[in-house]
Amino acid sequence: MASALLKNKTDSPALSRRERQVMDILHRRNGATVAEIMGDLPDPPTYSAVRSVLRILGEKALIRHKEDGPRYVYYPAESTERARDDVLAHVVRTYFADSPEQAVTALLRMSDVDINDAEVKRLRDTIRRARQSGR
Amino acid sequence: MASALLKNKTDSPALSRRERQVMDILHRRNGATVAEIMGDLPDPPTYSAVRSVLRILGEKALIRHKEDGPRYVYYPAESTERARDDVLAHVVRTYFADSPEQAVTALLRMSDVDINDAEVKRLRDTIRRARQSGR
DNA sequence: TCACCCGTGCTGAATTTTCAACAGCAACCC
DNA sequence: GGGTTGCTGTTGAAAATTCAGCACGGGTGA
Repeated sequence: MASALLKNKTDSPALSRRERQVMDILHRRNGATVAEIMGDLPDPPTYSAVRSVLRILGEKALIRHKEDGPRYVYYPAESTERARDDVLAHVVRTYFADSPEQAVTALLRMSDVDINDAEVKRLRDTIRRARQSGR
Repeated sequence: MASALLKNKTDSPALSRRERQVMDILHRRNGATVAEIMGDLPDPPTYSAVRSVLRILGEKALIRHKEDGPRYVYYPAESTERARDDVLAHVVRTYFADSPEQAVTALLRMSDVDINDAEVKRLRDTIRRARQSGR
């Protein structure tokens, strides 16, 4: 127990550069074919190269695929929701000194803040609810 | 102009696994010695291995170093503030369908939300100010 | 049916990344 | 002073990653 506090290392197998790029694409597109992945990849390698990375990701059980007619569509094995939590935790810890508030502020400042009063109110409610529900 | 919209690829040279790990450590600790980096690295390699990565990062002009007495302290070349924007943009784009609001909500829900009314007010002000100042 | 096209599975090699050993230099302690 | 310790700089090799070529199979249309 309490391993979450101690084991901040070796949590994830630490993906390689291409592996992470592919996972990102799968999350962003919410599933993609090899051709789509290849198209989104920075200076795209050949079809075979992409498939190699996919095979490795499959062996690591990080992706799965469905057959869509003749071709495969690949998806992250982990739900995007869970991945969100992981990546946000990492970003907050790494770039915002473990301060989610700072991260929120930066997000709002950064985005083209077309957020309106209703949105703000919704935020307040979200916060209220979260606080009341125990944590 | 408008290149930010088009060139979402090939923006960053795409660091290798170790390179990114080291950069993250430098941001999180706001500068670090080789020994500190080595200590924070998942299954830490030897001193020499760490220094190799640092040399490469130096050649890519991604870090700089100051002499602190006998040893070097390494820093990210880019300010953490700017890096924050980059990484947030990437995360929002990749995991939150370009919706900063969703990201904010996830952040608040995820964190042990001990944010108080004053903080909320400050958020509102931040938003107001941002909106008034043109963007 | 048969040729063709499209997509996958696999194998082996080139490139990149990661690493450890060695040499040099300055500071420190006995 | 002489030895030791701690750090950096560099080189070369091991390991991992990235990649391309080739073979197989299934579907499609002439």
